[in-house]
Amino acid sequence: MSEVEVPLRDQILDISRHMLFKEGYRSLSMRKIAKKANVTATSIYLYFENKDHLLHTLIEESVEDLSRFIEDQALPKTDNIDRFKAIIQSYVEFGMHHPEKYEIIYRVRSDSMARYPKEKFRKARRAYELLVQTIEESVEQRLMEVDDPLVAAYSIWAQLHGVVSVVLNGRLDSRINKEQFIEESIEHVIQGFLERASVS
Amino acid sequence: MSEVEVPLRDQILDISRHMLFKEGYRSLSMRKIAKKANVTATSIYLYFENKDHLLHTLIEESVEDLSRFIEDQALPKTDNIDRFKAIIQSYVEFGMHHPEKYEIIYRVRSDSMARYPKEKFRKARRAYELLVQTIEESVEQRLMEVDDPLVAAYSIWAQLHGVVSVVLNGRLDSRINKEQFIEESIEHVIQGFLERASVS
DNA sequence: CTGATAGGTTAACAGTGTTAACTAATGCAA
DNA sequence: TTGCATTAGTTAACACTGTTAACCTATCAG
Repeated sequence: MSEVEVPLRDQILDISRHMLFKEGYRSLSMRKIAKKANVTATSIYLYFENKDHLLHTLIEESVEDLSRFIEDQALPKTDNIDRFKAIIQSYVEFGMHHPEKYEIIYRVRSDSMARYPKEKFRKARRAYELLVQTIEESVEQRLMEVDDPLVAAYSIWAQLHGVVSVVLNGRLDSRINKEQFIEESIEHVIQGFLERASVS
Repeated sequence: MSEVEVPLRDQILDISRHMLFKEGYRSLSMRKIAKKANVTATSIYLYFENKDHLLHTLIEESVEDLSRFIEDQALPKTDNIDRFKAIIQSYVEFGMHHPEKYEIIYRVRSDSMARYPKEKFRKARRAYELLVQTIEESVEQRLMEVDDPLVAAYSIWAQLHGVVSVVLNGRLDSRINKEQFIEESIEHVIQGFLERASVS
């Protein structure tokens, strides 16, 4: 029937990712996924412990993509402030360019979060650690003033998430231009952490 | 059986609000709500069109509470910068002190959002309009520098939501102190919008 | 006394996640 | 070549879900 014989496990992930973004979390069911893969629902359990584990696999995938994307954009920058800006910029950019992956991370998570082992997220936190380190160095160079780089980094993460999710969820005021909103939000978030002297 | 004969509709709302916060959205079912109210599931449909409408009623309730809370804190302030800070402070405070209501607004919404008529949210946007107005006046007084008050207000909303939700969802890094995170986040958000001169 | 209405009920449908038990095919060892 | 174990799937069932249609029953107005 199939030509290249793509493994069922991968098929399930692809179908789920696609259905999740197209039809939303609520209408995602094991039976529907199975039907699209020309298989019975129970077959999914051969590859995933349950529905949550299937979703968690998708989440980890996306978190890894997000981390890598940010690293690719930020690591080339040698100047700390440039890198700081690049991290922020690329976080938002990822959300805008890969909404299906971003949504999997944050929207699905809030639902299947309860059963999700927190430690698992630590592993794919490279982008966060990079931000912490960048802030630390910037503070040493007196380019930034923050009480605690760890806190500052997490605060930025949270603020950016708020900005991105408001856009992706279509909750933006209809009078507001999306691009303008993003651009100005990024600017203000950055400005909230920089010394006046370093603002370009 | 009951003493004061509280109306079933109100009972359903109370039970739902409570269950929603205690056990999460996923395990909230019409039958469970009904059982707690000593009634059959179908009775709920006498007062609410369906599960979504029941949730939407809860959402509107909470949005109204949030708006009123912010107004109560901010309107007494006559100085625009004080009012600006009060709005931001009280938004976060509401989230921290009434997590069950805050979560209803933002967590439940993303799930039953699809069927939620957008216009309905306009009606309870008083707090947002207040923020816009406060920013406008602050800009006129040269206390703030923003390109567009409408955009700035929405950006602040989004940033604050990110901050609050990260805490409520228990996603905060375990090494980070909650109060410190909130306090510093508020400071940075404010700092992102104020002229250097006006920072206390 | 009749009839409508308010405020419920029961039974059922179609769909959900998940489990236990089964089957069919493949590959390997004797 | 026979026999066994493993792999990859199946079917049937359980206990749940939201929702609908049809029914009941107490209350109250005319």
